[in-house]
Amino acid sequence: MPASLSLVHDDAAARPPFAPTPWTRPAQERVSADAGHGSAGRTLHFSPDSEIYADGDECQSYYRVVSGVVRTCKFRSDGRRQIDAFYLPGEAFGFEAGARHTLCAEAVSEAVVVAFRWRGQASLPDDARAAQDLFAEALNEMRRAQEHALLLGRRSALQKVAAFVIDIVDRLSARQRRHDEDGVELAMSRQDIADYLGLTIETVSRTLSLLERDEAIALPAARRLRLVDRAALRAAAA
Amino acid sequence: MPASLSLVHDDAAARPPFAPTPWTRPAQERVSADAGHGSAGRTLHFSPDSEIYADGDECQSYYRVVSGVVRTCKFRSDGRRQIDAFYLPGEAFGFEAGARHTLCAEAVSEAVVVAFRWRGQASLPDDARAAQDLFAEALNEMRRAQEHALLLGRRSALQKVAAFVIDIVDRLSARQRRHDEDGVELAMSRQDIADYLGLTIETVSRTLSLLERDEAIALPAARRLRLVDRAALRAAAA
DNA sequence: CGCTAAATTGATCCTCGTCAACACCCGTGG
DNA sequence: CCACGGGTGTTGACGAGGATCAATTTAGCG
Repeated sequence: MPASLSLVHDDAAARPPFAPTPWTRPAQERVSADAGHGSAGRTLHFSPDSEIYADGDECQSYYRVVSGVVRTCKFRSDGRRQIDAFYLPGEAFGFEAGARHTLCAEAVSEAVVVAFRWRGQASLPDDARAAQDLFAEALNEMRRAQEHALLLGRRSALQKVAAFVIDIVDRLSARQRRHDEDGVELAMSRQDIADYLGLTIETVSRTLSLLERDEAIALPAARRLRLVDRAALRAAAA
Repeated sequence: MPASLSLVHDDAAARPPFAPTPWTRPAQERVSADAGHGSAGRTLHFSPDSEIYADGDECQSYYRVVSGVVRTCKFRSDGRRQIDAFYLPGEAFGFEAGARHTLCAEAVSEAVVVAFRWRGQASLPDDARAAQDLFAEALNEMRRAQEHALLLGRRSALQKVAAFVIDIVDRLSARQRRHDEDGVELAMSRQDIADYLGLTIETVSRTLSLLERDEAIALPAARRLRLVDRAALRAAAA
């Protein structure tokens, strides 16, 4: 098959214009793709804040993160952003119940993802094994979304942040070399965290500082996080 | 096959004791089941507030609501409850990514549901058609949970309540006779709504009163709701 | 009818959002 | 080497929105 196609979405420039937002829209995506390895999927590279697909785009693939971090989010008419999920290496995203995406996906950091052809519409692959995997991923996504909803409902800023810290550190440290000493590297900004938790950057920052004062965590650098007292954190997450 | 089995969960009495909560635990479930029609699934009857399955129970089935309303929820250690979803006639629930339920399901009103044998663990039925349907339902659930999370993140009480009203009225009026005159019948209490939206009953009540004063809705009775000005509601939901 | 739970309404408090100032980190260029 | 500048993060002061506490009113049901 031909190698250097303009893959996945070259219509990114033709977005419906959004209401005036405080958000500087991310730089255009750079999809320098190689041909991928046969039936396995195509490898795509994205620079920070570039768009993988947009809200409203037709579903053409689902994706798996190879390296870096990806976020899915929604932009609201008042210019606010809400982040639905962060995806770390090994995790899959891009499923939809319908034919079009209902969220947009962006690279948080420099990211490499593999795209697997999938036409959406709840279609299952013919291959039984692949169908099985896709179903498992969808159920996983479902659970993740449910837990996120429960996290956002009636919980204090402290509980939200503590729960987020536990979750992200566990998921990151499973993959990351060099933790325990300086902790893990957070790819996302305070704004990303705030938009994920339904808080403001100020509250996120304050709460992280509070957790550091209480010696539940350490912040060797703004985006480096070490878990000091897991029990205290769990208590804070209630 | 034998008709009057004690179906689906007769171990309901042997729950792990919960921390002292302001919640009067619901009356024990009444699973007066008939045999169901062959391979289609078993029909189960539940009285208001009775438990369909508990958080932690092994997955044995997924379910479809025939009549009445079902809620899935989580009880927190401080005695607070969070509702993940309401299920109306025609809607399916009870999927899990693992072998055990991570939420509990309860009847909101008198309810009839059909249980379909399913062992959880992301297993797909052999039958291709059934597998297809199950996958579609799972993706649907995923979308619902995502939308719920977005609803709970950084939105005002007014926006939450207005969005809830639109959603529930649309879903109910599709199925319910006798609307437009008195509006639709809400099966859920203010507490249910509050626990779904991450608000208090007082705020829900106040906000509904406000919407009524603004003539966006009418409340002929506490649990009867008529949509008067959809445009105003949509504007309130932002 | 009278009892009880559910819903509404009011008064007060507190968390978190908002606005603002400042510190920090890194580039670039003098 | 330091000056500058912009983006990012931190911290403080203040106010608004919703939680909490409390008192009625209404509805449901024996």
